[in-house]
Amino acid sequence: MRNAEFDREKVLRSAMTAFMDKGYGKTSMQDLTKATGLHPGSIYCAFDNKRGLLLAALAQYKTDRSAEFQRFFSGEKLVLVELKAYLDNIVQECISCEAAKACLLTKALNEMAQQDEEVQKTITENLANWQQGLAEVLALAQTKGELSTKRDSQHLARFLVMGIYGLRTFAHTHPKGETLQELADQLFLDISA
Amino acid sequence: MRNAEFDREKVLRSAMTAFMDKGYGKTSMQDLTKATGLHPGSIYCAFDNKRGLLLAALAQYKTDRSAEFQRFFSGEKLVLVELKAYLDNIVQECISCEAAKACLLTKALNEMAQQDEEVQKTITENLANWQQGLAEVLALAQTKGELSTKRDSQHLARFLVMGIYGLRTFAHTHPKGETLQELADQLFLDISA
DNA sequence: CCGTTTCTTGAATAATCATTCAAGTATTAT
DNA sequence: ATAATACTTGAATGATTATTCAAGAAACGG
Repeated sequence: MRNAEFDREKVLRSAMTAFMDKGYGKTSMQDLTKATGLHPGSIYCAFDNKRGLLLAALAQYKTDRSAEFQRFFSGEKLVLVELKAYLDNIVQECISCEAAKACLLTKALNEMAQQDEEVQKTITENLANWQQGLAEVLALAQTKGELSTKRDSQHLARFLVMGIYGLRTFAHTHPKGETLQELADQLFLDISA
Repeated sequence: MRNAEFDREKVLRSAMTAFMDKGYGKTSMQDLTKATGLHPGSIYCAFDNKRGLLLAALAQYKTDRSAEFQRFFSGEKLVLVELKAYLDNIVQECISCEAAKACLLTKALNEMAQQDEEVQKTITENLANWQQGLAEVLALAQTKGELSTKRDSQHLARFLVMGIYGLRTFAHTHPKGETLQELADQLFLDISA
């Protein structure tokens, strides 16, 4: 008889950045009420509990990242050109001192590994989904003749994912962008050469 | 007039694994008393507080890892053979389901980024030190003629470090060893080729 | 316009946490 | 042996935490 007053997407996005800022454990309910503008009761009504809010935020993160992926790999340019732009964008993400220096998935994965099975499963599925997306992009590049077929696209995708994980961790110790860009360029070379 | 009754190294090593198990934030003082066998008062007497225990554990970790590094790069074999063994050992570390799936440095780095300046600084210095060690090893390989001098040893070391970071994160989602070994092999190839 | 349903509010609750401290115990120097 | 000195013990403390719930406010159906 009455609709919720808050914008679910906005709430989830602010929860996302709050979780990325401090990590799940150190983000207090008070932090979350401040970040989302929601009162404790509303959060518990809408998402069950803090953990439910994290799961909902992870789902929203997946949606947002998938949309971004589609934008980068629209098929308008050469696949390898699109991939280069995608990597450069990740470097920019790492450089910008915005709260969310890390990706929510890897941040939560590092924190929750072997502690919460359902969260771990959700994250692992999302990451596997992303990796598969990259594998398909690379396979497309191979059928288009942009990329050698000597190495399996799944293998290349795994190596790419590993490199991006590493790049994000590296960024924590090296705020300067130059080095990160150099590493991303090297990674791109090793994939495409 | 009386010496401490506990073995400092043993205490720090058990604290290390406790922190790696649950992360710093979720490791309670109760967990630490259980892990170390020390009572709260003793911990506070010896290390000031929980944070002090972490800093001491990080120092011990650095000592232990440096010793391990020296063991792997003793100069008895070809540098590249030693490097390969070093990487294979990391893969084994990731596979073994022991508590410490991650390295304490990267685990703490992910958790504490931009929250505790001194901890962050300590970790960053340790990681930089490790990277420098690898750079020197690679430079030695170059002077010995085992490795092309086309790429700068510092550059190669950064890429290697990035790869190892990524490998560790990747391990969280892929407990199976086969894939990890394949990735490590590829990383070795990209460095040495 | 009224009654019912649903959402919102925020103070109260209960648990957990890091930390302290005073009493107890062992060791050493004399 | 004894006093002085240090280390150990673990219950008490106070702060912080996630969570609940009863009262209040808003929206809709009739």
